[in-house]
Amino acid sequence: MAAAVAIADADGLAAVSMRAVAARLETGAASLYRYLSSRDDLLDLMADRVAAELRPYPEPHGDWMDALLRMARAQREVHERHPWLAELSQRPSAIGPEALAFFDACLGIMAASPATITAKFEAIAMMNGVAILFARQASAGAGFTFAGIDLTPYPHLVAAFRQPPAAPPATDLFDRALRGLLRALLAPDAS
Amino acid sequence: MAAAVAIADADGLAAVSMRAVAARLETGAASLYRYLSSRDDLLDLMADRVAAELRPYPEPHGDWMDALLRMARAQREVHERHPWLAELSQRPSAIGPEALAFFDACLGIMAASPATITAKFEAIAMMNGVAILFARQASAGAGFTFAGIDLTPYPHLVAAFRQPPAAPPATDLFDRALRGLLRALLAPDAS
DNA sequence: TGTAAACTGCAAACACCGTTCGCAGTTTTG
DNA sequence: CAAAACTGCGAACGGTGTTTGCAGTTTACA
Repeated sequence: MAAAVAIADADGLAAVSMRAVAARLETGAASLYRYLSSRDDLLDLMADRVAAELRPYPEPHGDWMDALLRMARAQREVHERHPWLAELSQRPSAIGPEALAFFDACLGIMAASPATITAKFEAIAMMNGVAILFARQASAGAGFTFAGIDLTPYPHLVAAFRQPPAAPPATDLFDRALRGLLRALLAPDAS
Repeated sequence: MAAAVAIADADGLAAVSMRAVAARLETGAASLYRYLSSRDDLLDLMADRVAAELRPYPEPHGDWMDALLRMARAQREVHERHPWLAELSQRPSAIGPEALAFFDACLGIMAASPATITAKFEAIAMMNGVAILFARQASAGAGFTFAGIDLTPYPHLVAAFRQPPAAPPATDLFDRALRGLLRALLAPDAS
């Protein structure tokens, strides 16, 4: 698992082939199947292994919104450290013990909230998704360029680029976005 | 492109192999390379082809928040029709003319908003992400089960399941989540 | 109309992938 | 000390994306 994670960190998920992992372990590809049933198995184990980096969880004291934001920030950091994780967490099979523990900790933080269980589940899913979104934007953010593209069919786009680049947002965007989302999901009275 | 989209709709992205597409076209795999430079090219074209289903865009009259929500709903519907699209939109190369047109239309809708260009860009990215999140939850929502998992290490989870299943949320969750998110991103005074 | 150039289709091959099989070599068990 | 279990792994199978080379067809031009 450590070898696979190292390869993925360095060259992406596609580079995690059984032969590559075996080579890094100085063994043969077929030998891995004594310990893994398939490559998907390995990917699941990788996902759960980096999910362990989410620990330690914050104490459930104080404002639960603040605690949830700390959880989300930890999730974002893990996804920035391991950009391939987003690609994995789409598959339902990647939910291992560590992922469940994280989920459980989130529920514990929200225990004081009066929201529905369903609402809490959806709030966690959204928090997860937003953390991934921000991580991806941070890692591959400036990868796109408009060089060589005729922009005349997109008037609003060129108008937007004519404006001077504004100052970075005052408060952290991640906090603002998640606060707004979680409040909308968990406190229907504030709709 | 139509053949590739049909295969992906039926059997997923992994089933879109050059040989499979060629077979559906009753031709050889190598023939495709007269029109495509690579499989990635085909995937990019597929993404942009289904992005055309986002048209027609709503008129930019009336409340821009409502218009944006209509855009987001269209995006969600496309992602529900083509579940493989989420897997594609992670790659930066998938931004084609139709995707740019959609982006431009969003900017046009937000022209009346006083927010920063940066804020608008991020709002569109978030809207995109949330639409994908909801689409994925709708398509593969109930795929996961706790059967055969020892839940004793997860006390809050079992406590949550002990509660009776609550009634579905009153207002549409998609609207609520997106409204809260967009308001937080575009109207800093309401933080 | 005739010929040259350009375009198109595609079988075969290459390198790589995940996975299985079978057999040695080693370790543990009784 | 023999039998059983475990471990490593070369070789092979069927799949993948892609390249090559060569026929067959269509177009362009004199």
